[in-house]
Amino acid sequence: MDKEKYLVTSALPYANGDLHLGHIAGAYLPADIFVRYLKLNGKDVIYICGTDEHGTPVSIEAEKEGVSPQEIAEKYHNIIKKSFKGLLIEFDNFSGTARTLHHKLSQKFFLNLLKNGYITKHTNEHLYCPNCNRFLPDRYVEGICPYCKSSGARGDQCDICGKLIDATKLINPTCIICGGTPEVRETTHWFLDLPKFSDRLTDWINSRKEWKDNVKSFVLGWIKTGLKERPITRDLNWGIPVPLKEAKGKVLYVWFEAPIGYISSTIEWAEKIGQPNKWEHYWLNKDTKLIHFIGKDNIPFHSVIWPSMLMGQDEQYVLPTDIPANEYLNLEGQQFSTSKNWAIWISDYLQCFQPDPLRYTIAANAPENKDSDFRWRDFQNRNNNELADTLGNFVNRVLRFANKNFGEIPYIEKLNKEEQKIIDEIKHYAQEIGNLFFTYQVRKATRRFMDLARFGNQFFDKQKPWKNIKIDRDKAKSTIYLCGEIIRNLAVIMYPVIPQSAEKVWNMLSLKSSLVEYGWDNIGQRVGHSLQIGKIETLFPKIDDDKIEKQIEKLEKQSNSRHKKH
RNA sequence: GGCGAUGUAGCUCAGCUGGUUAGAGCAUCGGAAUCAUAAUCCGAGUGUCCGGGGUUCAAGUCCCUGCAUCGCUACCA
Repeated sequence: MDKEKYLVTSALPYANGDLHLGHIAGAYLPADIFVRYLKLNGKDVIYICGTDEHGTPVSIEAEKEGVSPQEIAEKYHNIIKKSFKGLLIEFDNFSGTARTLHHKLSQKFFLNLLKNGYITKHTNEHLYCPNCNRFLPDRYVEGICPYCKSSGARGDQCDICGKLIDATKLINPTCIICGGTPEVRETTHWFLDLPKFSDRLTDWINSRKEWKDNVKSFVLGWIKTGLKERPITRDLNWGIPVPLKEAKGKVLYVWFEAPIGYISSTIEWAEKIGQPNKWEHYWLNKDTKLIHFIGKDNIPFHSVIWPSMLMGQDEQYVLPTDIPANEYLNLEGQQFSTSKNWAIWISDYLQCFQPDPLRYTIAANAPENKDSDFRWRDFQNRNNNELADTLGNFVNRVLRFANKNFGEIPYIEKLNKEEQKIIDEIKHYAQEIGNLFFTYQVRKATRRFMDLARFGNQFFDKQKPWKNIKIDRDKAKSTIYLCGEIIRNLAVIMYPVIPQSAEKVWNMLSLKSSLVEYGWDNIGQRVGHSLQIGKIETLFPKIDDDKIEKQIEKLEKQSNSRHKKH
């Protein structure tokens, strides 16, 4: 029988800017940790993503810079890819929605839905800017609020009175892009007939036992209040053409085609590894665990619209098994904002720091059940007090002591009861932490492996090997052996969260197999021989106040100037 | 307006189906230790669990209400 298959995705980042910490905390780091854990367990798992490259913002950005949308998409695709690489977020495939393969598949999705009676056609009024030569998305229009008469209201909502607005009702509308005056024009669009899926969706969601309560209740509420038909096409030239003769100049709306990118990226992966049909083993297999990591803003799309799209196909696609939606990470108490440039950009971060301290800080305080806060001071504290002082120093003190007194980490064949307890304790930690990883409880898992490092320090202190080395060498020897075992196993346990440091530890112990090959199941197995100690390097250099203050200043400065970096 | 979330030690956060003296890490104070990235370990204190009602033998935990902060409200993606 085939191994259980896992197909893990993270929301496709939009290709009009770099990523910031908020993105990472919501959809990418938790997924990467989950995938790394599964891979340690030898599971059949692939991790799929790519950039979302179509739509108005990319097309406007291109005009601004005087290049083609394709070039903008490629530019940010590469920037984003680099950021992921720098943070050690490793996909099995990272594609892009502007690729031919994706276009074809998306068109097929559309045609299937149409053929199966899930798509309707309506003509409505929209604002059109004759100067820009394009229909304007609601948020690209500004004017006077028809309700409270204040100026500066956007086409979707008035920030002053908070009322939702029909863009065509705005008084004195202006185009945000060129400042011109838009006019009302009729246009025809195709709609996904969501109400037709209501019952199937409700049944399906009710059967999803593993979903988080907040996700489930939110979605059921959404369906209960009544689904509406939803437009899935746009008047735009940058996108996937609607595959109908009568739809000239119209493209599929990005939110319709973007999730299809999960599939096209998987197909691309299959082709790359020379097994072009292998994607079907995942997508057309009802036993596949399909897991979408997303931010909370994305819940309706992944739990209602996307499953509907899948249900409406001819093929029997697997439906999402779980949708671990995370809340938001705030920055120094305020919400991340691209437009206000209140953000820490990954490429900026990577110029100053290693990936692991960030991964650790975010993981230890991940916005799993509610919004959480990233603060530079907290980052510094976590690096200095926890990673460096507790974990790093434990590794360091043990290896140096071992090196000096034994020239290696010794091995002890026979353990007494007390000593065996240490090994058992390691196993207990691994079991608990493994369960936490498997159920996406990253923050608890992270805190618990730090507890294991504390446990190591406590054991070391209690045993006092620096004293015993003079009066009871065997006792010191067994202490160091056991501390070595804690370190060796801790490396495996912490690998999903801080892979770079885990590998460093692994290498310092001169182990033959790779860490990932060794795997989770072997945790608590005794090493069986002494270990040579490689070059002892500092795992986590301290981050001094200066460096942190600079970051805080920089944040204030960039947000005051309000210039978007990218 | 509608829907929802949150409000617990100086800070960041845990507290499941109500039940012993309300927890962790950091910060603070005291002590021990000196193998180690002046790192570690032990001990201590601290809280009208947002306010006000109510249910109950018993509420941080349930109900009502008020206040505060925040998010979503489906053509930004």
